[in-house]
Amino acid sequence: MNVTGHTRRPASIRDVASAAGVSYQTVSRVINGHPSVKHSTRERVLAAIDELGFRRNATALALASGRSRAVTVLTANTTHYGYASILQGVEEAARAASYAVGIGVLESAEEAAVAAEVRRAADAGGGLIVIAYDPAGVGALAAVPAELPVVGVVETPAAPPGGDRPWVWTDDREAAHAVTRHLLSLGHETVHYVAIPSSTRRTSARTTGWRQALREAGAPEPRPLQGNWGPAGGHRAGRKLAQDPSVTAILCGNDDLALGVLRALHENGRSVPGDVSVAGFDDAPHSAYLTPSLTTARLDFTGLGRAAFALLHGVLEQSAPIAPHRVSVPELVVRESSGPPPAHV
Amino acid sequence: MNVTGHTRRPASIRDVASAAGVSYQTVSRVINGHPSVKHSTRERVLAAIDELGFRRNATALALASGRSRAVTVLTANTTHYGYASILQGVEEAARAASYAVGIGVLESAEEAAVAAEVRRAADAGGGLIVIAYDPAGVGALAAVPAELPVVGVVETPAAPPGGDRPWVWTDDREAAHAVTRHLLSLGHETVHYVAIPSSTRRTSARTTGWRQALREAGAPEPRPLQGNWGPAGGHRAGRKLAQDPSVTAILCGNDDLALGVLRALHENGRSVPGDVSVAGFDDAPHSAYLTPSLTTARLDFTGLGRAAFALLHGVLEQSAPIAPHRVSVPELVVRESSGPPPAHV
DNA sequence: CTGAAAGCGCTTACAG
DNA sequence: CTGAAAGCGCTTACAG
Repeated sequence: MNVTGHTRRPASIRDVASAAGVSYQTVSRVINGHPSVKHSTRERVLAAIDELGFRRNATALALASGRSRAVTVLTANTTHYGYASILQGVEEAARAASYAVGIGVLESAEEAAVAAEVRRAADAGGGLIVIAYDPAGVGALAAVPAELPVVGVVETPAAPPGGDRPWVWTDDREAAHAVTRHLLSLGHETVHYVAIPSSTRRTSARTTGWRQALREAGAPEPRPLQGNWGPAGGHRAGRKLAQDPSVTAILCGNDDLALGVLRALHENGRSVPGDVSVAGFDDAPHSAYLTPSLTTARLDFTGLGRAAFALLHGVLEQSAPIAPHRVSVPELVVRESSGPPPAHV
Repeated sequence: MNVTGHTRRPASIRDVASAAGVSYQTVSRVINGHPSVKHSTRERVLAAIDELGFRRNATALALASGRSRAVTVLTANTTHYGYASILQGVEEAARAASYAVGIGVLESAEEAAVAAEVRRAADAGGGLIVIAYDPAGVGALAAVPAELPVVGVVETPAAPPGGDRPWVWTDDREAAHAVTRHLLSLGHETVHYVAIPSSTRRTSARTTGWRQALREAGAPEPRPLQGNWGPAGGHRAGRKLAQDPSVTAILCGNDDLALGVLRALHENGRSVPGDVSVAGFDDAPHSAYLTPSLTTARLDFTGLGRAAFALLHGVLEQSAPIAPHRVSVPELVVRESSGPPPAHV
């Protein structure tokens, strides 16, 4: 708001300049913290900025400087707990750094659709963070042109990620391994697995960690069941598993799947953990309040989002290159849904 | 990608112009669908665009035209089901209209912090959608300068919203009324209420609908309990209610609160719905899979988000002014958690 | 320490 | 139907 009460057009650096009695380049120097400005003129410019309520036009800044203090998160989903939490972490870190954050949703994994979304995200300017936990995300990460700054949030890579692009991950392979070991240590002969959709045609990191734990224990390796993302998928898989009396322990690719499995077991008269132990993945907010409360692996998704932004920020501000890295080690959370197998098995 | 394989600088309209042998204004006309361009030159320009992989620079477009095909969603939260779903709805509609979508999180309801976030959102250019379900959101909506295009996603307004700004809402007052009536019709003497934080100092629309139903039935009006947003708040409130044997029906401000209440009742040995009926609000994805599955009011949050964008789009494109309106009527979903009161009460 | 010029990639009148 | 000019609000060298 200026003195005359006119709020039509926001104040520009020229308005500030004339109010302060300097040229607009000097205003530019002040707002950019350039050192070579006389103290007294700086004070006058600052006063004018304050009086006119001047805010530097981000669009003009982006066009003139070629940099844009913006990040776009590309994701297949915004409502699932893990995805939403990563987005939250990115937003927190971006806000702290005065970056704008945009989102783009990959509604389909179809190549042309993914490419179109990547182009849209690129049009926004700034950097990209791609959540590559599913085929659409993996496709998007691959479709990002080489010259664009991008950070991938990925599953635990099978091998140390090569390439030149920064990636972050939590060690969900290790987490799956730990939860499976927990269940085996309770005395279960083996652990069945209801999988989330894998990010590629190959098996996911969670599946790998689960299988590895079984092998180390010399336990039989049942075929993983495909479960989708939500409780409905878990419910379908759970119905099948509930039919099989030899099933005494089930690991689920996420807590939503586990919820569906719990429900299916209940409907089929199998008690948890009396007859069957169930464990999930993620430690979603509701998991501690279910009955029975859910044993799970807690993943630090917001920390992952913050780390992804930090990495991207480093790339954009041309600081020292930062290597891909594991952000955190998941934590096993043992609750009511896991226990020893029934005696009669 | 251009023919020579140089991908350094993206093609500009000048590059396209020289490739097509026309002036860059003609290119501008073609990409803006201006009618007065000879068919043959349009074809040549289009071919050049295709060949050079030209994409119009959104930043330059915004600066030159003063319009920016962008919307920023301002919200206190991105992970709760309702909020995340509204965001999803906005994104869907925005994507369909080729708008970029940004998000800004209101981490605090403190006035200066809210004002700063609103300024940041305004800096992004384009329009604003403010989710005003809580004090931070309500404060943000109020802090948006008059000249900025904005749509509020609000609770059911007490009176037909005056003012000049478009608002959308689902009728959660009516929904609370319906769920309360449902519980009373089962024979409960009254219905207790665990509230979500109200958007203002006054009571929320949900509280109002609940109270109205009790009055119409001549039922006693217990004091609402404050529950926060998540299951932890519901759990605290539920522990108190579980102590009171006269409590036979509990309505919760959302499904997460209901989850915490269910857990507290279980821990205190009160069965649902045998001893106590519980109902929620929202129909979150997990609610159908809880044991007992949750009676609730289904709200169309993604539809709300889409409607908010449609309204904003209308404002930005200067079409006919669109009045604030109710987007949809919530639907009562009766599941296992509600039933008649125990006979002995 | 400060000012005048050119330019970022577009659009919007203004000519012809 | 098409081209030349001015300008959106800044930054980035270039002068002095």
